[in-house]
Amino acid sequence: MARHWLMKSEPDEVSIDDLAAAPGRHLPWTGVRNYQARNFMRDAMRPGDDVLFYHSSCAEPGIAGLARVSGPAVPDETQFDPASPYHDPKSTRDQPRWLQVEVELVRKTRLLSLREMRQAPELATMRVLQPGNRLSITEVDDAEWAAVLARLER
DNA sequence: GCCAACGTTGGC
DNA sequence: GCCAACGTTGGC
Repeated sequence: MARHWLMKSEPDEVSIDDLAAAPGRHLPWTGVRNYQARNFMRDAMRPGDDVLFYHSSCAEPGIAGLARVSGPAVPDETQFDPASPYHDPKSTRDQPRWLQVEVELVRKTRLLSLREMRQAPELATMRVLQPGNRLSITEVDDAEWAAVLARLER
């Protein structure tokens, strides 16, 4: 039984259209530099899990598409690259600190805006909507997943 | 650009 | 282990 997740991405870096345009419509999910989010990828995420692709830090934040985890957690290559903004000098190949998974597009959806999400009582329990939440990967339970899909049809 | 909330770092 | 200082996130 696949779990469900919400994953934030800044569309200036990787948007739902970037995912759609990628070869094979999949991309490595690099740049996670938060231990809680990393641990989700390492311990709980599995290929086949469902993903809500969320645009953050942009003019219209919200859910922009559906995706799927398509590869296991492996070391994030950007941590070893001194030229990358995600370079981590404290990380070594022997003991990599940061992980990535692969994410593939299922389909682009209409934008379910953060504003609409906040107004939807059936979505009120979503972790991403809790005050002060900044976590870039959050769990979505079965009821929340179904409620998001239903609302996307409106 | 502002700023509240949160996570990380590092001195002690 | 505490906690102040600092850096980051992300909506507005």
